[in-house]
Order: sequence, then structure tokens, then C-alpha cells
Amino acid sequence: MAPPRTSSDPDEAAAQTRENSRVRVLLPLALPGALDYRSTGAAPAPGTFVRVPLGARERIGVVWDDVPDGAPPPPEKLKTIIDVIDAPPMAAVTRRFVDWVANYTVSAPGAVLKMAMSVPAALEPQAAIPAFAAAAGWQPPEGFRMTPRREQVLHLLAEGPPRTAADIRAETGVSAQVIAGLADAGALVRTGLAPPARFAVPDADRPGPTLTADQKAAAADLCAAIAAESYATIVLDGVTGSGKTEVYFEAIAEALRHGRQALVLLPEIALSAQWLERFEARFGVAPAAWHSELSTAVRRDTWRAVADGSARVVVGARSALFLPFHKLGLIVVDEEHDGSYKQDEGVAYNARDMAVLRGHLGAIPVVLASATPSLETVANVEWGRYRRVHLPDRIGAAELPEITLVDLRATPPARGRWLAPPLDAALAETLAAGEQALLFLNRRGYAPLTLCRGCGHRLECPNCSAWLVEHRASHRLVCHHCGYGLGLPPNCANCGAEGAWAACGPGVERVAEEVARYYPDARLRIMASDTLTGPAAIRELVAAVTEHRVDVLVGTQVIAKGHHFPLLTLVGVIDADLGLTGGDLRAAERTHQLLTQVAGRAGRAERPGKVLLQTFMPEHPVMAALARGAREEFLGTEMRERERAHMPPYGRLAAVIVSGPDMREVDATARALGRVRPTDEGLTILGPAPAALSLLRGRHRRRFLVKAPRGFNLQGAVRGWLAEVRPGKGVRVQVDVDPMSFL
DNA sequence: AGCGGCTCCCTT
DNA sequence: AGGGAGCCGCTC
Repeated sequence: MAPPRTSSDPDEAAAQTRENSRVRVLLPLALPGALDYRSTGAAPAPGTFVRVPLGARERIGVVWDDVPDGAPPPPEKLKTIIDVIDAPPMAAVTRRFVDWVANYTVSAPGAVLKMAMSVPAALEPQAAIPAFAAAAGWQPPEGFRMTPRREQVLHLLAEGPPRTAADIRAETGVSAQVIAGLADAGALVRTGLAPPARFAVPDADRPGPTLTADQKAAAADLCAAIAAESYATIVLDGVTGSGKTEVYFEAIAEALRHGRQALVLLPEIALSAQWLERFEARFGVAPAAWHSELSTAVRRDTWRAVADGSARVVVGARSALFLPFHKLGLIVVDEEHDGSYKQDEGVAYNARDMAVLRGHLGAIPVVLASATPSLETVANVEWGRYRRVHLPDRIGAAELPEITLVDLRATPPARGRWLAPPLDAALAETLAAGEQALLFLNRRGYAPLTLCRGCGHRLECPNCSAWLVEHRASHRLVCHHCGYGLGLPPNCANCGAEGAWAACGPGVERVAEEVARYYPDARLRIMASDTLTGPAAIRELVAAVTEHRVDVLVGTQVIAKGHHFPLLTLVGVIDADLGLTGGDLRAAERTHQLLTQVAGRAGRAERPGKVLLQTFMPEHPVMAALARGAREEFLGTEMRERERAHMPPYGRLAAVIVSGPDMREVDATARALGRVRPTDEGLTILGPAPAALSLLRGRHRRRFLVKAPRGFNLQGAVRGWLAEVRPGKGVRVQVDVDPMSFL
């Protein structure tokens, strides 16, 4: 390695360092930080995508602008950047976002970068479409015959831009031979055309549905925030059926008028057929969609279109947050309370909170929409961090449905049935009136537990501490955590009894069986995530319900999400207590949200809706609040409870999960962590304790819960703590900042 | 996350 | 000695 050349000329010295400079490159791998490379020639600017050698292979990374951590590697270790990728560089705001998310979630920046580089194919050179252009200054050579057809083609191309052979033929009617002949004569040159835009521009000024006075006021409020072009988080808090979607559509329209892109996050994009219809009704075209089921070609084109700004509105699942927006002007998080915004595997992040962070970094407004805002969001409004825009009423003549509790102790269902007499009667009445009913049970399959009548042996998953759920339609017993499945064994493995299996408890299939038996004429459908595979199936079912080809819909929580069925007047909740068991501190909040959303499916048009909640504990605060429509009261009580326990949003929480295939190794690592737990003032570390699922996918799990006051550097403390212990063989230590479950 | 390189243990 | 399988640790 040649020593740095000393020079008396400062300019020359500067040129020298630039020409052989050290460049930080972040790779989309779970490495602890960026790596240093040498660049021949001028150092590429931060954000540039570069191909670099890594061990024996090559990877594409991004030139990063962070400061070296620890001692930089000696110059002789540096390898040289192979080449610069010809793609728009990663924007500074995206780079900062990656760093912030990594920091917040206590994960490797490269692991976050991987989410922001999820489409490697988008960085490859874009294939141009072959086309012809008129050759500049071409003169007919000796012996060239200028036929009318040839002249026609030359005239066309002299006037306009290059065209494909197919376009030339379509516009002139000449044959392929004419074009080839002109190309041979040098009159036309082959060139490349950029592929046509995949996404049409939504029309912001297309007249949409007429808004109510409340909606107009709320929309004006959001539009003012867009026009300010600065950060703000606005909570769009409106009851189910109040038309929140149409309100934030106006904010999207305003962002479009300002030449900006808009991003809408939905909890489950695959289930949002109705949302897409409403978008098209308002803007005339479909938005760009982003979710896991896109084909690779669509994914690549969408990524590029987001990067070059031609995709103006993107609707997507949480991963859409990491798309390379060119000029983002608005983020909407619809159903912000929804648990599916939380990613649990890999980088554990909550897309709602990271959306707020992204808005902050990009100086753009963020809209959090919900009929049942999370306690965190309610608290942030109270503390003045978020602003609230309220829609108190349903639109049109629709009223919020009346919610009645069915006390299962006073009026239990008949033996072998799940519908108690009051719900059964209401269902009969609804069907007689020619209206639709929805029976809600948040449990897939036929029965959640199968046991042997002979010895009480339970069928459990070998890889998880969970029962196998019977799915009668597919004749299988399935683990809902790892996917393990088997057919029902003929004999009990424990006592050998034959055919002595007893199905315990109901799932949606079993409720549907009961409806089919007692209401043989009712047209019945089941809606659950495992019975509806793919957007087409969902679209079909939604259409069937909307067109009244279905009388009774039995479903899990997938039905709670935003569907609008005008003829649906009865909602029956089979087991309202289901989410309250287990003692999680968030259980009451989650149950209140879920049941409010489910109840909100009833009576969304002219006909009034009715909701019956079957419960063993009608006096429970959640049930009482639902029955009285006392949301604010419930939130107040719940908030005081959290404050008393120093739990979120009044305290900060992180879960540390230690997992591995060998229980002794897991326990050894957990105990080692326990011994060196930090003792900072204000910090409490509980554990190690068996995690909620102490065995999951063949891995034993132990868990710590780290509690800290608001404003405490929780991530710093956790990072420092974990760095002190080397995990045992096969053991992984994962951090979940702001866990959804407090258990 | 991969991949080389290491060890360990089995085979011949 | 030869060689394959699993695991550890490095990657600028």
C-alpha cells in the first residue's frame, strides 16, 4: 500500500484524498454498522447505490453518511467499490428514517435498510422498449426509392417522438417490411423508449360524493395542514360510519394539488376491495397498491414509480412506509389502533408510530384515523402532541346501533348450542324481516380444543405450547401459530381409546353448523382469514353480501375491518369475553376496540342496527361501557388504570425475548442477562419468565419486561445491557420496543 | 444474511 | 489420511 503522497499544493492534496477516499457503505444485512470501502475517482455522494465486494460475493449497498463507530479499519483492509448503480440515489430523508427506525427498535441499521431496499430488481437497469426515430440529416442514398408508404413513415417520425414498430404500423398502416427497409437504408435509427407510466394520475378535482357539514369542516382542517407543508399529527376521530375515508380523501386531493405524493396505510390491504372502489369513485383511477401478494414485475415497477414520483397515491400495508417516496406530502394511517400495524418478526416496529416519525423527518402531516383510537393516541392528543378532529355522527339517516348485553348466566344457550335464546330470537326476527345478520366469533376453525373422552388427553402442537384447532371443513387439526397440521388420529396416543375425541368450544365453523341446522333456509357464508385466500375471494364474498345473496355471515375479526353492508341490521357476538382472558393489561382496550368495530357493521344505512353481545360478565367495565355507549368514560378509567401502574402511555416498555431450540441454553442466557441487569434509577426489569407461548415453532422462549418512565432512554439502556451477554448456542435475543402485549 | 474455514468424528 | 457435516465468526 503506497503511503499518502505529501504535496505542497492544497488543491492537489484535496484531489488526492477525494480520489482515493474512504466511503461508508451500509449494506442491507443485519451487520452492526456500515462498512468502509475505497473509491477510485471522486467519492460517490451519500445515498448513491453502489456494488461492493463482501467476502467472496458482491452486494448492493448505499453510501451512508454516518460517523465511523469505534476504530476505523486500517486502509489495507479496504476493498474498492465495484461500480455505481445507475438509479436515483436514496433520499436523505429515507436514510435518516432508516437510522431512526434502527435506533428506535434497537436493531441493526442494515436490517432496516433491507426493508427500504426490498426490491433489488428495481435497481437494475430498466429495459428500454425498442423503437425507431428519424435519422438526423439523412439523405436518400443512390438507388433509394421513395415510395408513398416510406414517405408516410418518415413524415410521421420527423414530426413526433420515437415510436415502436407496432405504433408506426398502427398509425400509418404500413407493413413491418417497410419499416425494416427504412432502417436498413439508414433512414430510421433504433432507439429505446421509456416504459409507459404504470399508474394514472388521480384527478383531485373530480367531483366526489357530497360531504356533510361535519365532514367538510374536518376536511378543511386537514387541507390546511397539507397547505402548511409542515409536520403535524392529526387524529381523525369519528364514529363508525361517519365517513372518515371521504374526509381524508380530501386531504389526499389537496396533497395532489400541491404536487405531492400521498401514502395511505391500511391494516390489511388484501381485505380492502371496498376501499379501492371508494378511491376510484373519488379520483377516477386506482392508486398504486403495495402488499406482499404483488408479482415481482408489479413490485419492481411500483418501486420505481414511487421513486420517480409517477405513483402519486400509494395504498399499502405497513411495509409501504419504507418505499422510496420522491415527494411525499401526506401519510394517512387508517384504523390506527389496529394491532396488525405491529411487526413482530425481525425488526419489531409499529408502522403507526414510525409513520409519525417519518412525517416528522419529512416535515409532512400525518393523519391517524379511527373510530376507536388507541390509548397512546388519546394520550398524545391530551398532551397536545397530536391535534384531534372529531366526527361525532354517522352520515345521513344512519344512527349508531343499539348495543344490548346478553347475560349468559341468566339466559344460557340450550345444550350443544352457542346462540343464547335472546340472540337466537333476534336472528329469527332479522331473517324474517329479510335483513342480514352477522355472527362474530374471533376464532377460526371448528373447535379450539380436542380432548380424549377416555383420559382427558389434549391434542397439542409438538412445536408450540398451544392446542391444535380442529378445522372440520379441511378435516385437519392445525396449529394456528406454526402451521403444523395432521388428520384426526383414530386412537388416543395416551390411552388408546378409539374415536373418543370430544370437540370443546366453538369456532366459526361450529357456529355456522348451528345456524345451518336451525335456519336451513338461510344463505350462509363463513368469513375468516383461512377461508378467504386472496383478494378475489374477498371481493366475491363482499359482493355476495352487498347484493343480498347472503343472509347470515359468520366471521372472525376480518369482518370488523371497514366493510359497509347496507342491509346488515343484526350483529351477534358469540363470545364477547374472549379477548379479556389472560390478564394482559391491554386486553380491555383491545376488546373495546374490536367490539366497537364489529358493532359498527350494523345499521349503516336507513335501517337501524342492533347488536347483541353474549357475555358471562355484563358488569365488566368494557361490557358496561359498550352497552351505554360510554367510550370517553371507558377511556378515562382505562387511562387512570395505566397511570397508576406506570404502564403505557404513562411509562415506556420493552420486551426482551430470549429464544432457542435448547431449553438449557435459553435458560442459561436468560439467567446471565438477569445477573447483569442494569440498575438505573427508574428502570425496572421483570423476568426472566416463560414467554406467553413458552414454546413457539420449536423454540423455547423466556421473556424480560423492561419498564421505564416516559422520557427515559429505554433503547440506550437495553442496548447497553444486551451487549454485556453473549447468547448461548443457537440462542437469539430479540427486543420489542412498545410491545403490543404486556404479558 | 451467507460463506469460508474450522473442528470433530467417521471411514478406509 | 481423507472427507463430510455442523457450527462459528467474519464480512470494510
